[in-house]
Amino acid sequence: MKLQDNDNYLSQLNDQQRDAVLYCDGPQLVIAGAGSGKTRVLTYKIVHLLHLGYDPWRIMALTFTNKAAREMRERIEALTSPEVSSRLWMGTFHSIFSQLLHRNAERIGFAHDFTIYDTSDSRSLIKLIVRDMQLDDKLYKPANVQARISKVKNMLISPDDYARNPDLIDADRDGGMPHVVDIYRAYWKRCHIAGAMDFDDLLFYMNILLRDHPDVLERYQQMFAYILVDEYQDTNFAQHLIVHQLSRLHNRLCVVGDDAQSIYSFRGANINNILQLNKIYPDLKIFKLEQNYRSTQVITQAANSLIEKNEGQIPKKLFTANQHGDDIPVIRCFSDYEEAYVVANQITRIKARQGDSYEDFAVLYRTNAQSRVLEEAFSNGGRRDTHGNVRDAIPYRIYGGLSFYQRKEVKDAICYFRLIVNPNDDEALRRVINYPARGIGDVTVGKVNHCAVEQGVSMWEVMNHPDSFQLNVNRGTQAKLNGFVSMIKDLAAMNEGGANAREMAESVYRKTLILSVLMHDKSPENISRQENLQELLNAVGEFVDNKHETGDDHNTITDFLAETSLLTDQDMDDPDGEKVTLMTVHAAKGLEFKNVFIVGVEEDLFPSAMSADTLQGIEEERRLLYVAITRAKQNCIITYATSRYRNGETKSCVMSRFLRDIDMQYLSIDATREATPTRSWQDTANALMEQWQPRPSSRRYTWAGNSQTPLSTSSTPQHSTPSQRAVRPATASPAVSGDASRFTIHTADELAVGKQIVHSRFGQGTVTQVDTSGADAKIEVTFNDGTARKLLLKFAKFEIL
DNA sequence: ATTCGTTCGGTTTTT
DNA sequence: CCGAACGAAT
Repeated sequence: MKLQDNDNYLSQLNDQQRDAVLYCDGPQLVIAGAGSGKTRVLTYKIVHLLHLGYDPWRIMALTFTNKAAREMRERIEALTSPEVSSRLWMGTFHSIFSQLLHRNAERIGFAHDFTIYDTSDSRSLIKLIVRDMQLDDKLYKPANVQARISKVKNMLISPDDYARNPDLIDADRDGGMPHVVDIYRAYWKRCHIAGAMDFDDLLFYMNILLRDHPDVLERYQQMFAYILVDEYQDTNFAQHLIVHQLSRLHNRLCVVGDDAQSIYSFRGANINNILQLNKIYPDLKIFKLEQNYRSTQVITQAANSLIEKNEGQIPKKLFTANQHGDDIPVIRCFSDYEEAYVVANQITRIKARQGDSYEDFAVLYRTNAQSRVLEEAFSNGGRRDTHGNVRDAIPYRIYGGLSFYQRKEVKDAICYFRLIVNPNDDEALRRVINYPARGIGDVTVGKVNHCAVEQGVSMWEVMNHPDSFQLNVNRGTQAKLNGFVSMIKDLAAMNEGGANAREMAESVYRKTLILSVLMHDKSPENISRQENLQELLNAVGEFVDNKHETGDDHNTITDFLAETSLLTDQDMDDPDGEKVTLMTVHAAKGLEFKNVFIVGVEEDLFPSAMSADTLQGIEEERRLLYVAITRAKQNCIITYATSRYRNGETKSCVMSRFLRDIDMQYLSIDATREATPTRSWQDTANALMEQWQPRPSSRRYTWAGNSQTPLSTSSTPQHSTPSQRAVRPATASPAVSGDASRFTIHTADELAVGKQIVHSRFGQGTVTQVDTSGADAKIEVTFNDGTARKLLLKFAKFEIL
């Protein structure tokens, strides 16, 4: 195992961190306060394990977000080598378990090409079931039922268990929804028939796999010699149990977390998983990291004083040796509208004062809906002159909201991909069977569905064997169905024939006409859809290129789906930085910014009205604010408005109770609003004018990360709202920082044995062979980490020294 | 079957 | 205010 700095990595840790890294003899809990170097400990610990001789593929490191996993992998790569870091089992719970389940699918009665239902797929299936069962969907609201099913799944309760559980049954009956159990059972069955798993199933079936197949359990227990888990306070029971099962043979477990940052109980996270870990592991060693390296004293102390108001925390006192810092301004605004302009103005001002870049700013809010006004203010640069003309817009980037893969046209294309991989995927089928319109309407689809339910098969099965199932449709309709079936079959045959993902995607576009139907209409939203489909194609292409370049032949559309279906919006790389980040507090967990605005700190919003009636609810909201404050390195600015436009009407609001929980000495409540009096007056006047006139269209044509409003098109009606902007999908390669344009494609005659190159991923190396014999010229390179690789010249991007 | 207009209901956070 | 969902019209 080759490490760059040998033992040097240990010198970059403080005593507590080093202790936590060095202890590798048994189960370990690291309570890591905000900003205390949690990720650093995990990263260095893995490096340390590698140094001790652990094989990378025997280390499992679980995170909650793809982003966290990716960042950790990059850091480890820098300290070791791509060769080593790429072999670690590192990823989100869902993605790691998805991989393991795909390998063992047949053991739990699934085809190995099972597909994954996202939240909207499973909701639409539940809705369908509710209707099929002739239940009232006003009563059995799909979202509610879904949440309930999700909750019990995370407690590992199957439909049979549910039926046997008097508490659940009674609760449903008392709640007037006695049929939840039946919906759950039907849902369960139909997912199974469709060969599909939802997010919760990935955890559930992983448990089933380990529970019912001792040989599999033993194999993985043997294989995973060390298991590390990040953000353990946010694990639910299903995750907790898997971790325990896998780790209990070697007992080499390191979990890192902070009970004060547990903010996902609505998703089944159970704080007791971390608080009572010592009950399961009597020899658990506890390490505390209490020194904050991120924030000023003011921010750290203010956060401490807030979280103290919660009961039942693990006692710890976060301290920092950082500078004292400025007080936290608490700015009262008249309206949400004014609040947005105040934030925009403050950003401009602080940026000028501190010489910051826009990347140094984040605006955090409780709900996604709050982003709209902010976007509008940012597009206007936070200022208007007397004529209302737009001045210097503030570039921003929104995380959350609609992700790229959720956009209608993109999801349609993806559903074709899914159908090719797994034609039994009923949700994908229902979605695209008549898109583009091919004369297969609701009535026909309803018949196919009905027949499928009766026979206990997938809709595809019914359509594929029309003779075995009497479908009461006329000849014309039957012909249309047959046409669809054979189209999918042709594509599937191509996939099985080994076509790569790009070839498949191109064929899908061509055969299904999804792109060409958008050509007829030149409306802006249609153009935007075309762009998005093109963007998806690019993403697929990059995926294939990357695979090619690294000599990995898993480049089919099946592989593409497996790797992307668990990606979210947060995982998108933004090509051009220099933007203010707008996101929910939840999405900000684990991140840090020099300057953080927390907006809408009002009763009924933060804390949310939904959580206000229970103590646990309030405490979770308080932790959420704690998370928000501790994201800030230097400046934290809190705003609230006394009136807010919500659900179509203006409501008056009051300051959040949480502001009273923060020690006054760290706040400057009377912070005056920025801007000159005239500006301020002007902003207010503008705000008032807005109430009179129809609002200036907040719908702006923006896409692919371009948040500036193109003035030339502002007269045409636009239908894509700002928060729906497409985002460029992440490239599969962990991009090397710095100037990517240095890395380009080269031809064989530029190269010779002995030449030095720098590869965009693998770093520097020496060419050991140039092979132009085949159709595609290849070179062989020995990189400085000792690994030798073959690179295809038509794909590999590097610089010749 | 598709499209367009109207009404109605709802509102947290996300892998 | 926004989207879903339903009903009526080519």
